[in-house]
Amino acid sequence: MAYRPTQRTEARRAATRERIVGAAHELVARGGYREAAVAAVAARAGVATGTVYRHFPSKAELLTEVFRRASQHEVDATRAAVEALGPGTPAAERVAAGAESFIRRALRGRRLAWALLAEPVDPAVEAERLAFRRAYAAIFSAVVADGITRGELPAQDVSLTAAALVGALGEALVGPLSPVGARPDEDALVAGLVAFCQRSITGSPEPCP
Amino acid sequence: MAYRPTQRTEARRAATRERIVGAAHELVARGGYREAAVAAVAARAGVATGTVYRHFPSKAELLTEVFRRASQHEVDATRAAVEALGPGTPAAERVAAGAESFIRRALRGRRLAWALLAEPVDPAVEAERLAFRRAYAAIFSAVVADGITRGELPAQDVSLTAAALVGALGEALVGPLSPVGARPDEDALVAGLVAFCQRSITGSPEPCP
DNA sequence: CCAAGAGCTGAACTGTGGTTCACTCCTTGG
DNA sequence: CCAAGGAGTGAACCACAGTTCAGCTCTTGG
Repeated sequence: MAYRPTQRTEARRAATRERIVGAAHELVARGGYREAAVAAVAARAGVATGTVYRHFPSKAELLTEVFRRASQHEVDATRAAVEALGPGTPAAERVAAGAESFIRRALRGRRLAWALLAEPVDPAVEAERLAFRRAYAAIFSAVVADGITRGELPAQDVSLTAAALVGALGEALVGPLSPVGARPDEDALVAGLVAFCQRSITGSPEPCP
Repeated sequence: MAYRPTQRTEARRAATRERIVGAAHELVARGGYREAAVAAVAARAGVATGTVYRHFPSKAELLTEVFRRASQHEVDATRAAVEALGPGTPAAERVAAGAESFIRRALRGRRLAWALLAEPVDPAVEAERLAFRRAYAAIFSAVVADGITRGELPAQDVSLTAAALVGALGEALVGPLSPVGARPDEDALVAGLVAFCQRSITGSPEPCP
């Protein structure tokens, strides 16, 4: 016997894998899944087509990982935006912060947001999308539940509210996100949607005294 | 010269076309777009594969028409549910009626609803889907605008509210609609979502006095 | 320096459907 | 009854990605 994988080669291997994922991510973020053909990903990563298959069993697995990472990143950012407010902050304000983060980030990276939210994807990735939405819903869910406990919000089906919020945000963005959509005023969009979200949880534009 | 298409042949031709559309509709409603391969559609319609192409320039066109008809049907039903209430009915109630119709119909024909709302489709059909959503939004939009005029609802960005409502309904149904989703209690779902919709437009569970 | 083994290469392969087209079958007007 | 022309047929075609694999290159331990 003679050759044994060592840290160095291992690292090199990991780096290649990373380049592949990165390349796929860039392509998706720039042109949607349409652009993320295996050959294109390989070319952009500077490897041969076959190499992709030394790191991923199939295209679906690769895209699933790309999707998972990107969505995780988004969810983390939104969660951070919510948690940046102290735990004593009213639920309505925390939801507003989450919604605003969601919207602004989506408008910043429109193509990626479209890919994450609405672009047709193959079933394997679609499953990941469900998880993505659930993760967002979980954030809102926690905040709303907390608000109810503290008596700030009226009783409601928490997970239903959360899911509906995610849907409302996503749908209201689909127009503005679509590649050819005219971009309306960002601040107005944020203001309008935040107001919607707040009404929908508090039951009033300003919390009922 | 000798042969001229006449009413009879014209009718026959239209009937064939109709059978093709109908077959495609059934396949989509039963198994999603996945099942609606051209060969399968043709077989179900009792014609040869090539015949499909004597009536539609491409599969995309066929599916677009199928989608358009189905969605039109759904939109009409919901609009009817809203308009069944007299014009004097409070906006909140009319929105509730629309939402309930939307939800109940979706749960009734789950596969079709999934196909209309969320299933990955090719770009041509996706465009039709946008129109479908806009049509729903238009219904809510009109009602909300009316409610504002009459002083029942607080000022708000009407089309934004409408889009958000459509998104909220769709998203809250995606879980329950997905082929493998556990079906929760229908009435509870309706009640919860209707409450959400009402809060989101009125700003309170019961209009603030 | 060499043998062994792992990673990499990229041209060739493959499987899946949408699409085509040469042909047959009907219908119509003369 | 016949010529003209459209409807219908379905097997063959084709395009396109994803996937494979025989050969090559590089790294490692002796």
